[in-house]
Amino acid sequence: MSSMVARVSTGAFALELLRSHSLTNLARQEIEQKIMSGELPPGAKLNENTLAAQLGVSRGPVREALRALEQTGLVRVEKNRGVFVRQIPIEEADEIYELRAALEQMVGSKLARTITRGQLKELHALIGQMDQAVARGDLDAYHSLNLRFHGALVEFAGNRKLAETYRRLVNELNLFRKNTLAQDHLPTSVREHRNIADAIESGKVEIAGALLYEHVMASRERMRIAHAALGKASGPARPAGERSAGR
Amino acid sequence: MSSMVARVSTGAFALELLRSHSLTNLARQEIEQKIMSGELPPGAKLNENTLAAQLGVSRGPVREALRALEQTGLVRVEKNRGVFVRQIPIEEADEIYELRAALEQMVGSKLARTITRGQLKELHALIGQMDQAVARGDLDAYHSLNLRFHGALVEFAGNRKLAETYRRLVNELNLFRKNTLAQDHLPTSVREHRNIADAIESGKVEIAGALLYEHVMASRERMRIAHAALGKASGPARPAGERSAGR
DNA sequence: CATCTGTAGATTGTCAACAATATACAGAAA
DNA sequence: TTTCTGTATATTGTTGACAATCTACAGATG
Repeated sequence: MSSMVARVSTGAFALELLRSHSLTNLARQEIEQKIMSGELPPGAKLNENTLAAQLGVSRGPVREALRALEQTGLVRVEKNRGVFVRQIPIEEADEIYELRAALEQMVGSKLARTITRGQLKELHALIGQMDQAVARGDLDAYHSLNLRFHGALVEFAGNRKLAETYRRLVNELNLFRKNTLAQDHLPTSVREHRNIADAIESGKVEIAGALLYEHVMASRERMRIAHAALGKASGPARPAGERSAGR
Repeated sequence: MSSMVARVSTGAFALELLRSHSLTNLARQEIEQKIMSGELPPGAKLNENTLAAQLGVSRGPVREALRALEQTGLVRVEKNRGVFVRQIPIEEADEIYELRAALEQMVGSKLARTITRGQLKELHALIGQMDQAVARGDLDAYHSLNLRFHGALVEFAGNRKLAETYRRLVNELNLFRKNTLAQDHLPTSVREHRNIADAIESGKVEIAGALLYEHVMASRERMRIAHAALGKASGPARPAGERSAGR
């Protein structure tokens, strides 16, 4: 009996996989992963033949995937020239931060009204782990936890459209981060997270929203500073396969 | 001499056209237009062969365009079944309105600080036209002016990412509106627009943001009421080519 | 030497054919 | 009649080939 349940369950699972896993979707996920992991850095050219060969498919699905990724802001398509991983200019990163701040303000206000004990527990757990990561000086772990913290907030807000929009923006910011290697100032960031969680917990609608807004905008400020510092040091080295942006 | 300038100028124009106008882009624009105009109503099935024939191209570019449109939220792709114009359920429209309210709040606050006299003039001109449309009882004209008013606000805010996000959300809301045929209560809406413009003009940052937030949320309320009323009357008639949404 | 021109190779854009899947419908069985 | 089953048809998924365009580079020209 239990084996039958298992069989049915895996069968349904496999069916679900087949339902959405066209080669186009496979290619999209795979290419997105390559970009997010940094294997394909900003400015890199995406060769259709190479990608198709790597995935073991023809160019059709790859091209469809690339057109989809263009809409998500991860790549840029130049007719007859090719597809490139987008390089987010500082001005655009600025805009994205500002937009993201507005979204998180909404999230803070909403959560101050609706958050549950279980959700609060998750937030505090993440903050605790961040403390440890800071103590260890583990930047990567902190960055990952930071993403999870904000991601959890957005998720808890219970608005899927908001979550999807937020995800898209964060993806683009991630691209920018790879460009500049900018890093936050951690201890400050952790303290702000605690204040945010506290404001949400005590139901302070306006404060929670304002704190999240300010947190994101402060993060933008730190990004700007790090960017300016690195910009002077390394100069505008441009990856191969990239043409002048002047157009 | 002037004819040469003209020739060069039109030449550059034609070149610019050719640069972006791959058949894929052409197909995307054309299909999007068909959806927005209502020629392809929500729930309608998009046949690849038919579209390709109408546009005089092969299925390849059409498929790429459809994959792009999927990411913008205008269509839904079901593997091996086809592509359908999305039907936005009321719950999703709710979410979009809430998100849009947050964005417009940001717009209001920003504009209260940055708006120029010329921009204010444009806004007042639009409001004046709305008055006339209401006096004539011209619903279509009013709706169009309403879109332009909010579009102008968003544009004036000077954040391209915000503008792009906003455009996407409004497109989806437009899809929902076609579903329900819901209409705003005009006189109330006009008064709110005037209050918003005044708050922006007098530089009241918080008030302008709050008014725009409330305006959008009130608009959502009116939408809900109209939707509920129509829902009872007409029943859930489902367009042809559509399968049960239960999955 | 610098710049231009033309050609060879690589890459993208587009198409048409084939394979895999879903849909519609006729006929059988209860 | 209703329901099931099998088959014909239509539609989507995928591929490989060809055309159009761009890039790199060698040789010509000043």
